[in-house]
Amino acid sequence: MIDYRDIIADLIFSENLGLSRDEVRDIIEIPTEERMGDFAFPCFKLAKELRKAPQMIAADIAAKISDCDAFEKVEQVNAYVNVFVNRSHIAENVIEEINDQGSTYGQTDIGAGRNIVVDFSSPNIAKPFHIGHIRSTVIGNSICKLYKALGYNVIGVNHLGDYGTQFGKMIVAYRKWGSEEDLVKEPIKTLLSYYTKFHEEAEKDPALDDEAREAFVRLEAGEEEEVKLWEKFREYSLEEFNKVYKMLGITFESYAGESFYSDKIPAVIEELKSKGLIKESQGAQIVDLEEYDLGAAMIMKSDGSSLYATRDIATAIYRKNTYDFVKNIYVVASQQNLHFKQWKMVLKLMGYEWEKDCIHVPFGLISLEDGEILSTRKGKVIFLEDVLNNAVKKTKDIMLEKNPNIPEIDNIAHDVGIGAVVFQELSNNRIKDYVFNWDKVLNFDGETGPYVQYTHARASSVLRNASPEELNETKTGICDYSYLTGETAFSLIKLLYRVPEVIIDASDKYEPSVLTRHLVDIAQSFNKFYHDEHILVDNRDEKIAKLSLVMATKTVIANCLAFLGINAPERM
RNA sequence: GCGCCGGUAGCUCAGUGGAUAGAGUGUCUCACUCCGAAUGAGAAGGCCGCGGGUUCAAUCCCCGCUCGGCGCACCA
Repeated sequence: MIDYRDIIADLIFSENLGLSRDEVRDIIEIPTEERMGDFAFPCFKLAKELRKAPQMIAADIAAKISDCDAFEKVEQVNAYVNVFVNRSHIAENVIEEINDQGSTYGQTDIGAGRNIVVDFSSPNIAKPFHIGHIRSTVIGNSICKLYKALGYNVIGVNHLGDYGTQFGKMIVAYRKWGSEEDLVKEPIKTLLSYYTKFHEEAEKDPALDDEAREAFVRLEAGEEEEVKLWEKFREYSLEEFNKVYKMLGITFESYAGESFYSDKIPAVIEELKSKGLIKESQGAQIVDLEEYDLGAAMIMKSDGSSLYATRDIATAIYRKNTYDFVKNIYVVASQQNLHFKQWKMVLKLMGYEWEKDCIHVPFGLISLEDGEILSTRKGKVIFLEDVLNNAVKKTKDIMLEKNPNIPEIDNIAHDVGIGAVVFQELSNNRIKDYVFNWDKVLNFDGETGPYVQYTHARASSVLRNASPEELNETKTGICDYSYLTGETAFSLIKLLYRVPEVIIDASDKYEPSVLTRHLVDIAQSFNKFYHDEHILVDNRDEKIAKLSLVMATKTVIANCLAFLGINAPERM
């Protein structure tokens, strides 16, 4: 793909103004308004270097670089050099490249041959898959897709929460109040009711907590009865989780959860001891991180059982040995910021320099409208499956109203309904907290997934209205791109042009919303183009040129939605 | 108390050390005999939390304060 920044940077650099070529390239910006050009080079920094008025430098540069056939014109406005690209030139380069590459447009191979581990979703066994899990699941999935687009070999890991004191609680509750019959009928809801009941009872009778801890110690020691119950909980839960993953179209390369690492913990504790990092405190084993202002990392409880931190250390070492990752990414709530800081510091103290490649990708909290926090303990949950099903149902209702005779209506309603929920989740910066709201999650107007999908379906529809010969002609790339130099076509082409850099930016920041936002811009721009200019005109050359842009837009929208984990139906 | 994160239009949120801070939504208008109105156009709406500082230039960087969220040893 042609790179206008490179062209401009090379030209300015060749003037020997005392900045490196990369420095020059970094200064190049996209102006806030189109009338100020497509790229701009502010000369304030040079003014300092050259001890000369920035306006004069800008005028100088503008005069010297204007003679390039990629540019329409280059002008100086105050301290800025404003570059206007040649509209036919960019149209030809961008559209031909997209229509040539098709479904691979946006992908690169900069990560080829390197492994990245992404730890995401990771629900707790025996607990419902609720709305709180959507963030890690959907953000993590998109991060996987983005890094795959960059050519990395991505290992998506569902680090199931299938171990810990909570299972002691489940075991105790099941023994006291459980029934096999209920469990078979409605596994998760039944398990949840035990869990809730346990916490109610434990309020009155703290001895239950001791009993639970004891049950977990027995589980960890491999006692048959406890292990059998635990296996039962795990199996039923996974079945239920897989229903949701199937709806979302999400798969994992590994399901190695916390229990997978239980036999690797003693070695970690030995290692910590031999490296002199561990010490006893109030009966428990800790790594003292006071000197780094990180408190103490608890490694082993006073009853000898392991903790989250210990298992995460074992996990990281195992992943490094198994996958030799260049990045080991954890998509986990921001509530665990301190835990991850402690964990990284312990790895560092253990002498693992690859600790720097371990990255916590945090996200904000979802709360409920009454101000409450989602709480499995209190039974305050919104099931993710219910949210998805409601979105699909609402989509189908809308379709029956607008487009009742559409074939495969259920499949499309599924893609659009699920897409709406996923798109919204990926719309805002992940660090922000938000309040769950049914009206909002089921709103399909404005900057939403259905809006982008609608735009794709609309582009598809236009292409269906063209003849096969015409579509073939757009693929030859031989057409008169001067028909695509109007304001709206040009704006759209510039947005399509920037997609590869947006994908890299989103990946670098572990922030799918960067791409989501850009996709909305593309959809808005296309819809403006659609309204402003008639596409299927009588003039054949003009029609072919416009169809080639419609085709390119459709391809880009479909590709970008795929990086977000969303399907792009041809009709809706 | 200490630490981390957030505060931008009525609401939900983008945004960048630089040129007049942008969308969506809501309100009020307008546009379907015309390629899909889940659309487009227009109006209205802003001490970018407050106070200092750095800088040629700060909504953005630094310090203090304030409001909100989260975290701070036997949960994960």
